[in-house]
Amino acid sequence: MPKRQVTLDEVAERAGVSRSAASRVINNAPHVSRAKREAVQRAVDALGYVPNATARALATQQAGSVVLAISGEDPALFADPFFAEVVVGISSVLEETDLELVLSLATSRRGQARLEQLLRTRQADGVMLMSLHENDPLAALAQQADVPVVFGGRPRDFEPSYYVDADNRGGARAATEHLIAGGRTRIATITGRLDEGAGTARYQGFQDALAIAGLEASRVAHGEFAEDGGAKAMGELLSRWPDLDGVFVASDQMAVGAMRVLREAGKSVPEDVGVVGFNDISGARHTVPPLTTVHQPIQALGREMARMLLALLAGEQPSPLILPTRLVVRASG
Amino acid sequence: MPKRQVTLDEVAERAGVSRSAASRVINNAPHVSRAKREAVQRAVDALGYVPNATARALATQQAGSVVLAISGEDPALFADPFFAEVVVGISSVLEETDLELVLSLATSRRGQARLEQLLRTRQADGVMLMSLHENDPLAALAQQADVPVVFGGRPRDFEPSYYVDADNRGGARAATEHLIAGGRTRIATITGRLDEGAGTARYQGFQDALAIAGLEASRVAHGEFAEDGGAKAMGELLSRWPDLDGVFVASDQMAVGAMRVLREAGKSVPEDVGVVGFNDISGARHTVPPLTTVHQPIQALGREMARMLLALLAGEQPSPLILPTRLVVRASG
DNA sequence: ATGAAAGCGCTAACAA
DNA sequence: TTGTTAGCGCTTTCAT
Repeated sequence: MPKRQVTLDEVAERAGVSRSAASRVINNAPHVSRAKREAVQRAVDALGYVPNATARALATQQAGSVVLAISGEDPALFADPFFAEVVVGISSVLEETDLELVLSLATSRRGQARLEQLLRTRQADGVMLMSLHENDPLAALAQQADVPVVFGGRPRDFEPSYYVDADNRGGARAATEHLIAGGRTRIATITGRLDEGAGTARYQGFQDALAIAGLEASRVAHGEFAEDGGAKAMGELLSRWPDLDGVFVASDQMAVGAMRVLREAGKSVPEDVGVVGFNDISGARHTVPPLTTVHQPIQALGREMARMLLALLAGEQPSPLILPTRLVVRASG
Repeated sequence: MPKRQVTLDEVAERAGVSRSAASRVINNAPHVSRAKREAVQRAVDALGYVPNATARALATQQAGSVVLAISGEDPALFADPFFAEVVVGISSVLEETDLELVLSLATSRRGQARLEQLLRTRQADGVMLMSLHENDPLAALAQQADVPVVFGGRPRDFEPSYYVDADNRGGARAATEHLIAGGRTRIATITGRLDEGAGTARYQGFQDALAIAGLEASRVAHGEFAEDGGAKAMGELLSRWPDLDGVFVASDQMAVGAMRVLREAGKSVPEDVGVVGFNDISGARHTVPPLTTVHQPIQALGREMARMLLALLAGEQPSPLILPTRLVVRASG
């Protein structure tokens, strides 16, 4: 059934040259006469030859692929549109190369084990790792793996050699400063997961801004990243500090929930309470009122991760990258 | 630098057995004595042996991977959270196997060419293909490829042997019938792209419902899938049929735009005009008013695609699958 | 510039 | 139940 594939030998024979000559032509290496070169070329076209990537990988000891690994206990994590965008970015630069993109959602124990193997056996030429949580076993593995690893985002508990991250802290600070600039003084925050780099960075940014302004940064509630988490956290905030007049929410999803609770509590946004989110999800411009939020260049994040990995594969030593975020002012804050 | 990997030979030597015996143990094939089996096992553990997937692939002629290919001219297409969900589904079943998932966004000419190669050279054991548009060259290739191909969604212009699709037509019909049940009689639709299977199926479902009810189905505007497309289409609809009292919109994204225009035109939803969308995106429950829409089981779609491919790889001949959709009634319609 | 030959690490047919 | 042997298709010295 497997229509036998055209091999290099067949090409060589047809072209009347040795296999090594043919091989040289295919990889356009030097030391082949013009005449042979063309003969081989013709044979390739005639036969429809396509090199067998597996055989090549075995011979060269290069897999010809890189993997994007998303760690985390919940498989559904990847459903966050965030990753889709990252993938688009990565994919756009990989498309210029001959590398395949392998996607590894290392979520179950089994998945983790596979990723582990992969790291140890060079089954991929490089790895992009995202969304590690605290004490993720993958971190150690990645560090001592003998393939290049690029981190997307910084893990909370250590600083990898190669990473690209968004300026979460700066973005959060800008968001909070915007609230302050609006004359608000009793500002709260709903944080994201604090066992992740992004979550803590945003929390720090919030603190930075308040510290600089000499305001109190004690109004804090911890939310899970989803909408209901935001709603719940807003409820807590409101019951402890009924007079708050601004809130920086670490994700737009949570901000949506928070605004709902605010509305239900009879507070109007932004008159009574200003709200600023983070991420600039597509829905942010259609909440009522439209959500002021922090935009991060997600596709660029993916692109830069891929570029960095490519640089590493080329033997270079790229510097870590922090991509700027940008405050998008809409009506809510 | 490449820490030389542990080979099967080393394991065999250490265990004091032949390489083939070792191989048999690894693949737990029969014809090995208990004693040897254990010896090999010990050696494997001691040495930390992990088989080289590439070599194995070359020897067995099985790639050990399947690809998810998304066709389309726009790379950003994949940014639609829809795909992320599909990936989660696929990934969850693949995680139980030893297959890797290769992601191929065949968007540029170059990307298409690579996918083509891949199909021709069995560099993957199977392919899942999504979002083909009309006259997509990939269709032909996929059909005659010598690897199993499962389609996600049905292309408009032909019926593949193996596919899993959501019941777009039935969902659209249910949506429209809901509008009818609300007593509306001048119902319009904003279609999606009609060169895709999903777009036409939804349009047909709309027509089905009106035909059965004996209502006129002439109020039609074509939109692109994004929000602005929906807004523009709604504008057209309103200018041609100012008295319309209901509209089925082929995607939630477009529905958001449509509702905006409706509001701007002074029409209230759902009092003056009922609106029903499609997809049940996460934002749908937070539009004002909350959007009535059709939910499709996206993760399940991914799961079933993967399962079907697995079945194919196992030599079975699975039947095509159509997954049910479900109307989610909220306030807008 | 050219070709012969020796692998890359594994599997599988065959003989013992 | 064993081990020997011949590949899988390509790259890459190393002579010529």
